[in-house]
Amino acid sequence: MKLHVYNYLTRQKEPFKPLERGQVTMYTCGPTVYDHPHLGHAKTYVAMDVIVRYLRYLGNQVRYVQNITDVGHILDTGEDRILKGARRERSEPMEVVETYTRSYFEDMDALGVVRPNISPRASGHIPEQIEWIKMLLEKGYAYETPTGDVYFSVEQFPEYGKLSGQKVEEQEAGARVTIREEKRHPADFALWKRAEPEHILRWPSPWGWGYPGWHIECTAMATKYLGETFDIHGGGLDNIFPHNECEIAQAEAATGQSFARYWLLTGSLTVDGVKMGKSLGNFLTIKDALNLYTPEAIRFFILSSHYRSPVDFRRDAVLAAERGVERLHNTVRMLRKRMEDAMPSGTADLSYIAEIDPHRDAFIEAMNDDFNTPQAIAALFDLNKEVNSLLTADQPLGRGTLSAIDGLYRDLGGKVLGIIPDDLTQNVGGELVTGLIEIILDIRQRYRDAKDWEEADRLRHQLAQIGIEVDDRPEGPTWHVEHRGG
RNA sequence: GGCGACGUAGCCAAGUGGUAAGGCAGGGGUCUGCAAAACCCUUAUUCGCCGGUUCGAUCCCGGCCGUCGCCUCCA
Repeated sequence: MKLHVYNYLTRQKEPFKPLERGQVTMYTCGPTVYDHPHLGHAKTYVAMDVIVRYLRYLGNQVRYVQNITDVGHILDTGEDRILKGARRERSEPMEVVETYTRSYFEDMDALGVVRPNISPRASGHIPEQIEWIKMLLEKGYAYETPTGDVYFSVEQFPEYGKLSGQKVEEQEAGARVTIREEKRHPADFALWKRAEPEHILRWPSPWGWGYPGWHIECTAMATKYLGETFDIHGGGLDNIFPHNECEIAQAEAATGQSFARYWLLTGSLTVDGVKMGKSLGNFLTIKDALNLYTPEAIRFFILSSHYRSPVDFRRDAVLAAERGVERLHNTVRMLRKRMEDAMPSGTADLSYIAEIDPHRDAFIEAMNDDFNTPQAIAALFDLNKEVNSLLTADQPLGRGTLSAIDGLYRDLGGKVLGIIPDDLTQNVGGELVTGLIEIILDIRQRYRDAKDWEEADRLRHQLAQIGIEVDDRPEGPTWHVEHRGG
């Protein structure tokens, strides 16, 4: 089966065909940089990362754009998130933005999330956003209030709600929408807000000094870099309304063209069964999580449920994921060690290579079905079991076989899922530490040769206490650093 | 009140109209000086509950119960 994706726009799985064969244009809503990124970001962006990685694995050239929201994200109090952050930290708004943008990339890098091709900042695209607002005003989809704000008129765009299934009439019944006098309809949303001089984040516009609304930035930046119509719009399901809906309304009202063709949205993340929130005391930043678990464990944990499903971040579940990913690493470590002194390739290699091919097929089959990573991981474990048997069996293995298997791990576990690093050797602490450990293991080996098990075990325990696990293998001892949730 | 998702073994989690992948944990065994790793065997007559459609439903339809998300800032 060719790649099929679940499109939120049509609420069904569809064959994925980019506008241009072999070229995929993709946009994902990025973070508002007013604080350190949290686990919710990790879930969404790791999931999107694997989608991008897989599309590339299939041979597509993917242009992946993800914005940085550094202005315009207005709270219902009418306050800008960034300004609020600046007040909290008693710093400049752009200082806040800089700090947390760096923090964001730092965490994404640590999680192995491949950087977007373009990370456009909202504040760097004010003229573009003004152009969009002008266009919407000209076409009658927006109106200016006497107070100098500009709103999008949802009543002028009958398709408003087509993505989320929300209907503006029903919204009114909820009565939870803040009623603003100047709005014609309660669901109308801001395109431009007037700002007084004391508001630092403000720009001149045809409607006076002010700043753009939250939704217009995504419309402006996505279309600027990807075209009026592009292939994939990704993001978290929790932004489907109103944010994604507003993006569509703005774009399609102004251009008359369809905006994103496929909407791929990720399920939300909860912590211990409930939504994460600072007030609930279960707010976990990615930095917190990285102190407790390995990046691969976090990725594996996220990818062990389907991207559209919600995921509950629980300690025991993440630890189980850590054990699982360690199992894969053990095999790959053994495999790579074995490669070092393997025999040259021979004809016997061919039969083994044929044996592992079905695992790649199973993996691709799973991923082609709307990026079914849990099933793809299962395929990886099936492979793993077979490889373990092969490695522990008492038979010579040629370099051809071993490197073919290693190539499979590098492709599927490395390039696509990002849970098996290309380099699993532990060069923590550099050559000095590595050298010291080798010396200690050498000493221990002498005790072992002398059958002084007590001393040998004592050294092993002492090393274990500082996180260095020593495994005695028939071919000699190996060691690696344990990173178990602390 | 509106929109939506989910409920599968102790835990996490795929899945199919014809009686259930994978991982973690547990039990038994092999290997090993021991440990670890690895391998073999084993752990759901059953997929929230009640009806319906069907020769047959965990998967389709209806109802109920429960959990969660969005509608207000969130990825």
